[in-house]
Amino acid sequence: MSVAKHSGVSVSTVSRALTRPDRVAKATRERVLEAAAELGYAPNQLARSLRMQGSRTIGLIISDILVPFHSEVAKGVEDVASSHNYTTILCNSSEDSDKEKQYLELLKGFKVGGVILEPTEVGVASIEALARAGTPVVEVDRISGAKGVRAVLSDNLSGARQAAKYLLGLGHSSFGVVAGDTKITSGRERLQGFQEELERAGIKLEPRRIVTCRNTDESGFAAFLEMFKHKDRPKAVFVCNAQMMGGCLRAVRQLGLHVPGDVSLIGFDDSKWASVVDPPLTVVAQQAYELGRMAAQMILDTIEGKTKATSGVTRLETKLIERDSCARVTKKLGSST
Amino acid sequence: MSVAKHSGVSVSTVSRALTRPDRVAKATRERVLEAAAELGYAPNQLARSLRMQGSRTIGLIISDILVPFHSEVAKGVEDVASSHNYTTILCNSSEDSDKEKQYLELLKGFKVGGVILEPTEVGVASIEALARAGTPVVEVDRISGAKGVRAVLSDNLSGARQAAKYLLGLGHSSFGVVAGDTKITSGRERLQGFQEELERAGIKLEPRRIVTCRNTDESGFAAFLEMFKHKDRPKAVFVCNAQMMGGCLRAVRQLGLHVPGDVSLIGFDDSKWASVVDPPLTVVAQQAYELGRMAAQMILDTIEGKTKATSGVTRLETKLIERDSCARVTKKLGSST
DNA sequence: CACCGATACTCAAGCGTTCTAAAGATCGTT
DNA sequence: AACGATCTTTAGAACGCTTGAGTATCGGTG
Repeated sequence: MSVAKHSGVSVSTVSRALTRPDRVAKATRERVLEAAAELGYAPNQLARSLRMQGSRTIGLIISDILVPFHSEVAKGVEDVASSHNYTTILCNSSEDSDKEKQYLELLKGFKVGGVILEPTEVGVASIEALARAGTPVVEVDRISGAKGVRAVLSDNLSGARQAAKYLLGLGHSSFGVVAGDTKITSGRERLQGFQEELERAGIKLEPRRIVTCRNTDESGFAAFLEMFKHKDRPKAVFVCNAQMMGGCLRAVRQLGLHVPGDVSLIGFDDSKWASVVDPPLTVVAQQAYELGRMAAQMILDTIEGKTKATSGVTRLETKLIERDSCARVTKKLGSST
Repeated sequence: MSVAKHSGVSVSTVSRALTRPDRVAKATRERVLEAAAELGYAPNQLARSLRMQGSRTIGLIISDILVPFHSEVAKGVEDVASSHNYTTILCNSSEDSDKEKQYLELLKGFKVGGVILEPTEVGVASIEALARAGTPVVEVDRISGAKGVRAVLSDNLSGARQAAKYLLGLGHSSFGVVAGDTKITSGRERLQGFQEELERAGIKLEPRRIVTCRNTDESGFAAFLEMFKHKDRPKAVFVCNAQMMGGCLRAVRQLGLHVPGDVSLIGFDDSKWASVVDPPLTVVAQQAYELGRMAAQMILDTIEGKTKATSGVTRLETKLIERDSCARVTKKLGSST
């Protein structure tokens, strides 16, 4: 506005000088640019987006930004978005489907070009509504079951199988699993994969050897204690995410147990700390950053019309990182459970 | 729009029915609401904000979302923002002042109600410009030196002193510090506080006992190795943040050293993992979440006119959490350095 | 000299809201 | 029945930008 006055041209010319420099005479362009710089002018994105019917932003709803896995996903999204000159509006649903719904509404109002989210299962309706309204949506890390949206997540099933195979290979026969929240697909799949592989080896996991709980450090702590209060303790336990692993480690310590001497531990999710705790943890690692990157790439591709928004899920493979938290069990026949 | 037609009233009435329900007749209101629900209508926030000259959003620029400390700050901000029905636009500067400047520009264009950032020192000009343009700005965790902006951060000086006092109290006399990035105020202050307290006890830190480096796990690893390649090794080292601590722990392990037997370690920044590594780490804890909360509260208060945007810095106190990574040194006279 | 085609710029409409001023309803009073 | 007073609704402008259509300027050409 004032830039127009200041440089003695019309608003339209200012606009063009800024967005399509080649369509304006060099002299004028320079005058405008100079005036803009001098006044510290930044174009009003709201007006711009309103006019343009879209805003070069993508919405991202993360289930819990405090968990390194999720912030890594967020970083992946943010990186590719910003490299395409897109801005990411990050929202934190705290695993609460009401907040999720609310944010979905809000992002819709902001006319974001697409949304990436770690969905709750309860939110299906809102998610589908958004997708039906034409906004590209991709889910990360889990699947809500909503129709018409794509998803990119870890191959949890095979990851959990890897864990089971590894333990089996070490000669283990007595297992437990701290499963976390099985209302979330990722948790459910991990438990399922682990069980399946065990069953294939003829081992059936008893119910009390499976503890489901919230995906937190504290819950992991409690879950481990719960499982270990019985006399017949498992010799190897599969812990389905990194937060709970933290809690389990504390529980182990509190019980005065030794890893892997008394109990072998295998985790899901690597972290900087996993190699530095005592003992360094053997884990099934996910490609968190890559998950975010791919999701963002999908969104951008469909915004730019390169891809049709098919629905379908992409699974990224996991990798077992062997460290020192699992012991080889030597002969000693007679397995329990 | 279509809601208006669908319910047979004018747009103005729809608007009022939605924003000031009491100023519209009950029958009409219900008709409008119903139509809105039926059409899955979400008000266009862009148009709304354009008209209203502001957007009930606050911008947040985090220096590195992957670091738990920072994501905790972000969570703090997001929580209070969303509890006031504000949306947070989160940007990740990756400690890059160009990206920071770019995001600042963008947030300005979005007419955010305020911005919270972890500034780089290089960005002062842009930050001041924004503040001068009337946007409330508060810095977290560090200070850029920009005029007219407030800041809320840890009392690094006194925190570092606590660490020094504690070590001194255990009888230590041979120190090292992995200082991290001293181009950032927080790093500088921690180093300074530690040194000051030591000097007060008559101990001068030799230059080779102070290693500055980037604030990463890898740099911490390298820094520790660097410091320990000399024959006269310190018996106690102060590690200025949690990422570097991870690296140091790995270095310790690689050198085959034992903590705290061979060397005592004290960190800055607590983390879930600190109590679970071997040995549990003694650290100076910061109130990360609270930092974010306060910053957001300040912004909201000044937006809502409760506070004038004075400039000034708020320091939150740190707390020493004693665990088992620092040994008491028994008599044995003859200190080095 | 009139005409044409470039080239450089301005006009004005419109994006979807909110809000003020004013018009229309409704109702009680006289 | 007429008149305010009160409540409800509407028309229309404005927010700051983009963009297609229109105007001015100029050099070249028939």
